[in-house]
Amino acid sequence: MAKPGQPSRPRSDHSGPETGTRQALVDAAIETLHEEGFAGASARAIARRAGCNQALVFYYFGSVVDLLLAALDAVSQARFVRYSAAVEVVTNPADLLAVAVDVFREDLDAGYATVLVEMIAGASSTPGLGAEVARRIAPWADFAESAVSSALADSPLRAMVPTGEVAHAIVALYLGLEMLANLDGDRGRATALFGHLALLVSAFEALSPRLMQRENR
Amino acid sequence: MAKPGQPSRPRSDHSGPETGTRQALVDAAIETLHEEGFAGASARAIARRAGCNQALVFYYFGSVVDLLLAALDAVSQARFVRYSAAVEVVTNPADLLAVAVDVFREDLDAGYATVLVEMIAGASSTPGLGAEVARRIAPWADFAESAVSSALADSPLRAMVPTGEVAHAIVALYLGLEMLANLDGDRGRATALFGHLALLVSAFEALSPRLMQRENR
DNA sequence: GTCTATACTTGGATAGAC
DNA sequence: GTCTATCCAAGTATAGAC
Repeated sequence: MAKPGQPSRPRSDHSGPETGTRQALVDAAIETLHEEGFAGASARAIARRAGCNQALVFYYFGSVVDLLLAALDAVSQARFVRYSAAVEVVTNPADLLAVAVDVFREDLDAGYATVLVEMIAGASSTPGLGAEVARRIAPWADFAESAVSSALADSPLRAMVPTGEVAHAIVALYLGLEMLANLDGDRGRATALFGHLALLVSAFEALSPRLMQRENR
Repeated sequence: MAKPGQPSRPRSDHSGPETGTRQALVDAAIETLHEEGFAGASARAIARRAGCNQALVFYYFGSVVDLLLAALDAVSQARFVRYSAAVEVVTNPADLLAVAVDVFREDLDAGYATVLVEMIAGASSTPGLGAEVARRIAPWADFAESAVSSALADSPLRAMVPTGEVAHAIVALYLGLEMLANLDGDRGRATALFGHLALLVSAFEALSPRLMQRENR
């Protein structure tokens, strides 16, 4: 499955931020997906942003879609690290919402969420791309599910919440909010929602013991 | 604002389904956005599906994006009619969820939801397209808001729900669920959620009188 | 590793025959 | 109104100089 076009690159044996051309192309791909969308993410457009020649896209990645998938990988890995650290301290739904709004705003501003959206939406234009994208999206849903599970661990809500479906809905909401925020340029609309959601959850939690009585009867 | 390329067309003075080439192109555009995405929706690809010549795209619509916007208009209008009829009989949240799942499944199967998603995601590739798409999405949020309002009219939930933000979230969830459904080809995951949402709403409604007491204190 | 040059393909758009 | 023919721009990808 390893493309022959893959050159013997240095690939960062230190742990600092990568500065090579390969990384510049990945960064430029993220930026281009954010700024011009999947349809505008050509080898030329990306290379222009990376400040290098168009041919290097093919030298390093073999094809444009493979570069875009590498960008998706980079975003997934980077955000997974960030999410894991943020969620580690969370033990209840209210805290989870609080960190979610921070992290989500970062994803919006940096264009990370756009990368997901554009790759999913663009997947149908290229045979086989859908499966590749799906494989890379799956960890996000898994992460959301475990975050929900652990946040509800001590909550009576836990028994009545299907964590898998909630996680699926969270990912969907994440994608949808990003789309709308990117369309009208208003990040506030998206993040304001979290505040009301927090109210709702805490209100629900306060009442849930009585609710449990009813549900378990 | 009227494009000069607009021919003097018959434009259906009867009320049956349109059968002309213009309508065939709109239908083909919807289908192409569904099947191949925004990036794959070229004049040639659409014309092939419509069974006519590529030049007719420009004869009727002036440009490809204008055809795609016409497709978005067609979907919006058609679904608005359908939604209005469906929601007319709804007076409570549970009923609203019940009709929502039916209508949403139609949108998924017919590719109507994909048209929204692809146009929003593709908007960033063409200057000015974002504003045009946003104008055409707004009615959906307005509709969702009025549906939520009327469904909650007799409910004690009404006072504590910010209908505008809920509507925004519903549209976002709609878009996100469509993306995921289209990616993994599993409509069930999306619609199963509605069942649990219905449970949650009814449970919350049953308890809301007591909740109102707390909130209003 | 990076560039130039180039071959090839696809797509947007127009002109003009019918 | 529909088609053929065509032009031009942009994109993917490769070869080869440096």
